[in-house]
Amino acid sequence: MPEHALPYRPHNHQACVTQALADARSICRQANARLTPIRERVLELIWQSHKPLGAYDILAKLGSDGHSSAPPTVYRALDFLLQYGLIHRIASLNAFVGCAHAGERHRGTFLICRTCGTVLELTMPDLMQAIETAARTEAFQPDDVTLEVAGLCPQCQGDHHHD
Amino acid sequence: MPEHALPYRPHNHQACVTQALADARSICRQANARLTPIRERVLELIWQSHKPLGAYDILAKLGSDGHSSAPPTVYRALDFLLQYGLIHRIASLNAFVGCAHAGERHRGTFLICRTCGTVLELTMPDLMQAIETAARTEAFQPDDVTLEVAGLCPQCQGDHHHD
DNA sequence: CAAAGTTTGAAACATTATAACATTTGCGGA
DNA sequence: TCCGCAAATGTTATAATGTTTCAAACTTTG
Ligand SMILES: [Zn+2]
Ligand SMILES: [Zn+2]
Ligand SMILES: [Zn+2]
Ligand SMILES: [Zn+2]
Repeated sequence: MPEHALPYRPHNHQACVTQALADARSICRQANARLTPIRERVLELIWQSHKPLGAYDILAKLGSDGHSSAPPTVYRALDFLLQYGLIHRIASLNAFVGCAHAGERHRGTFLICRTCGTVLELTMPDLMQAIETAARTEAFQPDDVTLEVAGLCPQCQGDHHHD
Repeated sequence: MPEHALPYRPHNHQACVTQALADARSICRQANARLTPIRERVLELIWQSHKPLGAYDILAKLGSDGHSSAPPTVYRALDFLLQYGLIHRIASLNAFVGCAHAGERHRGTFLICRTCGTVLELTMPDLMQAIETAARTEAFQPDDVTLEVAGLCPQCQGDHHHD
């Protein structure tokens, strides 16, 4: 199995979180953008696992922090994190997941396990290029691509006792 | 411009609708599925244009038919039409559009104009194959692909006076 | 016709997202 | 330092999208 299929296997996930937060701080510093406590906390919550989190899940977790809030607080933090490429929105799930390639200019492809919910983000520049080329062939000017693949992750294949 | 980029240009759209309904009847007959009046009416409403329609838009149009209904009526009809491949759900818009290739086994790629809302459905078997192969390379078993490209359609490029 | 299965009706509810406006906070210039 | 602005957050309400549940009507089949 390729090395970057990490999320499916037991791994030191705290390292993912730490890395993501460090990257985020660095990216925001360079962009002169303010990674405020709320924004950082939302990012950290999203990174609690490799399963996308809904806005209201985040809201609930903020609540159990004691740090109670309303939906706009969360959506504003999410907008910020999206804007700086620190998270991705998974359109087919209405949920958000940490970007595994923050700082690299890229378009993500997401492999979404129907059983366990885990998402693996791939970058496939050649494929994305081919998609954009196909769009231009129709005289269409592409500016955003949503590419999400639903199915079964390696761990969940053959498991007939779903969790 | 390729011939199948029809939706962008003026065309005899009634022919699209008529064809879609005829195809639907034929497909349902063969599958021994019941294309009831409600289901057919919802399909017809979706085909009123090449712009995806939200479930509640459909509900409102059913209402102005006099034929008043509640959300489950619409969602049930949509589920049926999805099941038989007569429509597609556009995940990035939470909306539904008629399938331009009903009856052909395919996965659609959707070019969505941000300005006018028109959607063109392409089939790109080689690209889809490449995507699935990439997924399998990660030991992932794909069973559904969402591929949606947002941007500007040919008609809307250079238009700075949006409708 | 009677039984069983499918489709529709209807009411309530759940989830996801935004609008509008008030308040606070951070930051640069007088 | 302190004023003034812009950005960020708080607060309330509301909009938009989707589901659950149970009852009634209709279809199919024996
Ligand atoms: Zn991890
Ligand atoms: Zn990413
Ligand atoms: Zn048409
Ligand atoms: Zn199609």
